[in-house]
Amino acid sequence: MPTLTTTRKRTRSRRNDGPGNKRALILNAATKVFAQRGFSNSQMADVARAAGVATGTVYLYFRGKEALLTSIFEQSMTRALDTAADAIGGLDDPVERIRRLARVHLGGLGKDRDLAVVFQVELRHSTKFMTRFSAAQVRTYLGHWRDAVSEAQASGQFRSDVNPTLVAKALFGALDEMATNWVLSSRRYSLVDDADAIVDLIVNGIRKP
Amino acid sequence: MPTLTTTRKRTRSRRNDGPGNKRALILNAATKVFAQRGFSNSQMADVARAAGVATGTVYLYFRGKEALLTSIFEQSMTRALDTAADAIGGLDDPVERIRRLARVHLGGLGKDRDLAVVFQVELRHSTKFMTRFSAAQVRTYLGHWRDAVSEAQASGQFRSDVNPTLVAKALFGALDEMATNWVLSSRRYSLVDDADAIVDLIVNGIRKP
DNA sequence: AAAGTATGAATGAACATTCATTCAACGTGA
DNA sequence: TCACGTTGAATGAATGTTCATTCATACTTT
Repeated sequence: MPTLTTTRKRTRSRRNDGPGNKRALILNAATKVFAQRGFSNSQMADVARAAGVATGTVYLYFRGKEALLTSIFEQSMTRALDTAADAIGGLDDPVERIRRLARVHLGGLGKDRDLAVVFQVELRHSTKFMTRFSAAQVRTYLGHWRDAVSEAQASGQFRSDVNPTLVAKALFGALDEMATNWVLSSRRYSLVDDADAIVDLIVNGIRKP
Repeated sequence: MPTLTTTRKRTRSRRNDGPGNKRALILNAATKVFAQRGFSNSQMADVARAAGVATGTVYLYFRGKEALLTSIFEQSMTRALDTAADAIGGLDDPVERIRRLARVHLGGLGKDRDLAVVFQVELRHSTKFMTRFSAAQVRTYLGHWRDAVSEAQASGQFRSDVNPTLVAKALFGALDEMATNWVLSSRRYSLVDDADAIVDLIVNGIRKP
């Protein structure tokens, strides 16, 4: 029973809303949908609807459902790497660099809850994904921390009997836990504020001096 | 075309192979299958085959696929809580308690790779799951760390200007990261060995004294 | 009118779940 | 001890649903 089959609702404002604009539109919609319904409960139709396009259109920009997740990861990771590089740009003191990295890390996640949900939960879907997750880009990211630690050891600020990679992982792990807690919590506190606390904790320890 | 329909392969030794034995059998099989194929790529038929039972039999012991995952979590969590309670039983020194908790934590995961995969990766499937994940049992588990930290602050071993809950989360997060790295790594090093390193790091810090 | 985009109904494969049927183990009466 | 009846755990083929993906069609722009 087609009721007024030709009810054209779409009112494309001008010509193209920009080059490659629809791709970004869909990607944002996907982030929102995945964050809210969870990846496996999300249907391609949901993503399309949220983006205001037809189901088929999604396939004009992405190979499939998995590709959406992959693209969200890659795009965000690229941005994060840029932001991180910028943040530590002019800083000489390695400890200060670590602090900045931590702030940028939690700051970035704290800025966009949907993206944070996808990063902290949905992207950890499968071993396959996790393996890619810890590949190249994340390695580079972790490398920033490791390098700062190494340098602080070389300059005599940090003791040298700890493995810089282990420290980097510990820092990352602690911050990651903060992010996950924030994502799962219904309270709306400021995630960034945890950054300094964690860095202070690992730099100075808890033992009374 | 039933080819020798009545090829009875099963040789039921006795009536019951023990009480609730089949449940455990299926649960172990599920752990193995989920760890190897990933939860969403695993079919109930795979689990059944791995357990040496028919597909339908799984449903005599578990409500469905999700229930398998839930049960793995609950069973293991209960065990972990017992083990943790035992481990810190007679210990007075809170720092020593923390060290023991860390060892038991990584020791337990390092003992069973399949279970570790399920815990570090498969259980983090969805926000829904993650929320349950951080409910009651995990809260209790984290509480052990928090209590030890509080006590160490009360006794003057730890400085008091850090939030014990934050320290507990940081410790957990750092150890969790170690566990995840171990799970994703193809190298077969000893996971427990990371425990002392992490505890030392957070207790003493990295800053040169 | 041709090229470029977008549409969304139709397709079909994948897979969790069900349930009619089987049969080994036991109980019972002789 | 044996024949017979009863039980319910176990089976696995069949079912039905749920989507990801496709593609014939339609619209827009140049």
